[in-house]
Amino acid sequence: MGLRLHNTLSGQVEEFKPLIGNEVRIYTCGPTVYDYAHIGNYRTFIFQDILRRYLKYRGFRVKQVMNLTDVDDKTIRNAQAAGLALRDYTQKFIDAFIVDRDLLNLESPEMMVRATDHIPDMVKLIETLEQKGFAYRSEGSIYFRVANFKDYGKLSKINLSGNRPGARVDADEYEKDDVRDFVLWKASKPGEPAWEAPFGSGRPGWHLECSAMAMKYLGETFDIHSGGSDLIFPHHENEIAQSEAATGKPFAHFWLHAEHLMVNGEKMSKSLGNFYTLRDLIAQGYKPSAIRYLLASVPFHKPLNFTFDGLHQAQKSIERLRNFRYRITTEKFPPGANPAIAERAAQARQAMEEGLDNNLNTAEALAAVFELVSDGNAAMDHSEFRHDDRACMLEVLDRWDKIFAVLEDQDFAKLLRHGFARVKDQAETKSEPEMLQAEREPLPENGAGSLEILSDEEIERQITLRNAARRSGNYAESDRIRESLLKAGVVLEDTKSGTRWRRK
RNA sequence: GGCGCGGUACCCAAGUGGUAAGGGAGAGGUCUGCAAAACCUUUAUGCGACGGUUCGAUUCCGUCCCGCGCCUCCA
Repeated sequence: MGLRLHNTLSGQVEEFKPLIGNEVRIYTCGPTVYDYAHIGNYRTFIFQDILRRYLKYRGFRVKQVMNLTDVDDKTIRNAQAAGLALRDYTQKFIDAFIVDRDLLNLESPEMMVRATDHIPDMVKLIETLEQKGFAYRSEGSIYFRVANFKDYGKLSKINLSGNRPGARVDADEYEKDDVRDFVLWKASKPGEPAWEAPFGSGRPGWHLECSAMAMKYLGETFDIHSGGSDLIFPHHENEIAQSEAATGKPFAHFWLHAEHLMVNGEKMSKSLGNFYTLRDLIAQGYKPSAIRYLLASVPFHKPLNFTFDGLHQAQKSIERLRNFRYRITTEKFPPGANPAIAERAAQARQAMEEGLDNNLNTAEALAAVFELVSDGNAAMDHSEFRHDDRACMLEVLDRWDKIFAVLEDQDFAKLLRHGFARVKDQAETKSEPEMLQAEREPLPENGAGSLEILSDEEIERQITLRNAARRSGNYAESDRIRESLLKAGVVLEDTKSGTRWRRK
């Protein structure tokens, strides 16, 4: 069996096949760039990353388009508050988004497109909808007439016919013929950004950009559309209505939705104020790879409760995997090969692929690799491991990491590169109060330098000093050095082949 | 109220009509100058509750309870 995915449209897990040849065309809803994205947002983006990585792993060519919503009420409001032009304001958060993506090892989609770069495409779409009788004008704005689209509600299974008692209603309701109708084009308001169009100046409605850009780059019908589950209604429902009304063809074949990241049993969101940005967690000393691991470890169709305990657990889990890989690459083994090891590795690979085939069940894929780690370590401890067995083990780890992308410790290099950390050349011992003080300092907006890490050279120097102390039997001094390095985030391990160090 | 996602050990979390993966944490042991890493042993007669089907259910069916999300901007 091949890859199976849960399709919101059918409510079922379905066998996935591209519509045309070997290419998978994916449209993924990206962020609204009015502020830094929070890690709940990144849960969805990590899910999308795992999806594209696994499709590639399975031999498909992937064309992924991600939108950047750079015009809406919030971007306009915040840009005005900041005294910046809309485009300059949103650019800052687009830049931050790209840095965050790099820190989280998110592959770049083939295209990232801004809504405001596609106004003419949206205008054209509105004109088509008007011609086909799906749109009407009201007080300078244009609305989509839901009553004329018979399939409305097929994605969300929501029946909005008529007014429902108690339902909260849009502030613009009085302008609409029907509460279900949604805006395609908003009449310009004084002081707000506006674009000229044949039907008057204004700005596009939220849903329109996705329909226009998806169809422009992926065609009228494409393979996969995805986003967070909160987008099912109304966003994706309205995209379907607009697009299919305009073309008369199915829009996306598969609709994939990630469940939310929770905090204390509630959805993480800006409006509840219970959110953490990636930068918040980095400032507290957490590694992007641990965050990626945590957010990837629970299958996307289940809610995931975020806790710091969970983050610690993720960090420890990664260390176990990295230690295993380190051991296998550095330890000396007797020549030859043990056929049982190759067989075991093949088994693990199969289990991992079966897990991911099963609606991207990352937990299963994780279990597969951890079982291999246990068996591999045991084989090494029991002297059953041979030199030539390394290759097949490493191959499985590499394959696994093509999807999970956490084995390589790139955290510090990336934090340095993006200015979140700076190198410290002296292992000075700070007093406890000073350290606490340092931790409380908020990260500067650009993230510059609130984290300090020891240089490799300084670490090596300390290790040399410590080993001299050990040789002379001065274990008090030796332990003191080890302890001080640990406080600086560096773990020392004395092995047969010498002292190994790694950053915690 | 409608639609949807969940309820599995101390925490996180898979899974199956045939008797509970994996990670973290804890306990004991091996190794180590001591650690760390790793290994060995150990931690759910139990999978929200109650009925039903079945030789057998955590897994299927029914009813119910609980948490959360969407129905309004939202990943």
